[in-house]
Amino acid sequence: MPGRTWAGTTLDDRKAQRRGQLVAAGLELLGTEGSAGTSVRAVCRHAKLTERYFYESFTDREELVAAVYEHVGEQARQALVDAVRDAPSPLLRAENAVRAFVELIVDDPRKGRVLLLAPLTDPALTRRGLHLLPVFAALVGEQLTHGDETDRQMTAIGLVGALSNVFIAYLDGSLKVSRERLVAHCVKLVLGADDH
Amino acid sequence: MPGRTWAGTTLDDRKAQRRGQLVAAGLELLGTEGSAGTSVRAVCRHAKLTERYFYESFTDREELVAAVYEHVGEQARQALVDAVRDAPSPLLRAENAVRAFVELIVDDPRKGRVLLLAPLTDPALTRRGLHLLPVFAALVGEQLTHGDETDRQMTAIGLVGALSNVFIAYLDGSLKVSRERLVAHCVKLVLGADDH
DNA sequence: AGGATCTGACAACAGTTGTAGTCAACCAAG
DNA sequence: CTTGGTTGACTACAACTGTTGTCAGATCCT
Repeated sequence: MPGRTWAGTTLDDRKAQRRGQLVAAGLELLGTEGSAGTSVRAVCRHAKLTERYFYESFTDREELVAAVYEHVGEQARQALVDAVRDAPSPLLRAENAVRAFVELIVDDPRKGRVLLLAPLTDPALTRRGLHLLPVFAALVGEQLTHGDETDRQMTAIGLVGALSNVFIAYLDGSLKVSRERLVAHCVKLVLGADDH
Repeated sequence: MPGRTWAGTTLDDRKAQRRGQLVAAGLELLGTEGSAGTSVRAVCRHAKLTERYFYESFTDREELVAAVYEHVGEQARQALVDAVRDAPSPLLRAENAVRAFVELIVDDPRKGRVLLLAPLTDPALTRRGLHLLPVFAALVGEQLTHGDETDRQMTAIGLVGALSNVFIAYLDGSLKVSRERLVAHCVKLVLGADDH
């Protein structure tokens, strides 16, 4: 039974901790080496665990990748919710949201790459259609006022694509610009998306 | 010497034809299975040629992938040039360009996926920084009038990202909309990108 | 017909992949 | 101290990768 302790901790504790190490290793690899470098063996090496423990927490390589993606996605969602809450004006809401997102991916570019690039590049994610971006796009779409349903959908998709691309360019260094200016431009994009 | 004919054709002819088959097979695989499914063996199987002929035309798997990408890129460039030439107004230029691009990728979604997705997903392309999109973005950037150099760069990157995302959503079926409406919306995006 | 050239099927190499299994060592509870 | 859950290092397997090599047979020129 799980009550039995081992080296001071219970079995489930250690199991959960190992799962955490694996997800962390997955984030590290998926966010730097990319999808191809994120193999079961590499993840285990990085987590300093053996394959045995991999299959203790995940049935598949696929499951690990999905877990990493959802892990990061949840952080992003939380950051956005926190940033938007209690913002009085739409302008401030947009600014807070963009700023929160920028902070997230600048503090840890691996997360940005996982969030923006991985769903396009990893078969494990593309196969299940596991995109969080459409979710974010839908969220954005709800804020839009112009046009009918389809118009708003297209606008939201376009906006998310524009932001992603700007972030990606910023992440890989091909867009050299101060963080403040990045934020300002993105805010302008968000605010300008609706008025056509 | 190449003058000597074989089965009715010269050696160089058949060599070129084989290269064509390989590029076609590469396009097929890269545009459907994606980067991971585009192995030397798979390409050869698809082209109904043996590995021998692969290395007759390409030194590397990488070279094949690059050739496929540039092949499609050249078609896109040509289509854009043709579409823009002789367009009297900026509005018509934008509309013709968008329409040409939509036709290209709707007629053959594999090309769209190669053009938009492959440079993000295939190490052979990312490694050499082989993006045509920045080239297109720079082209777009030159047409912009507002703001300074950096502003125009950010706007161009954002615009390309917005268009890409809309196209991708259209390609994979998550954006259900008529082709005319897709074109119209993209034209609006292009025309609206500058006025902020 | 003889000899040069071209073709295609296939094997071989060393490497990596996902996944599963074995086995000695360990650690806590009875 | 025995018993049984727990650990980690290691091996095993079949499938795949990029790349190079071999070899029997077809095809053409002289």
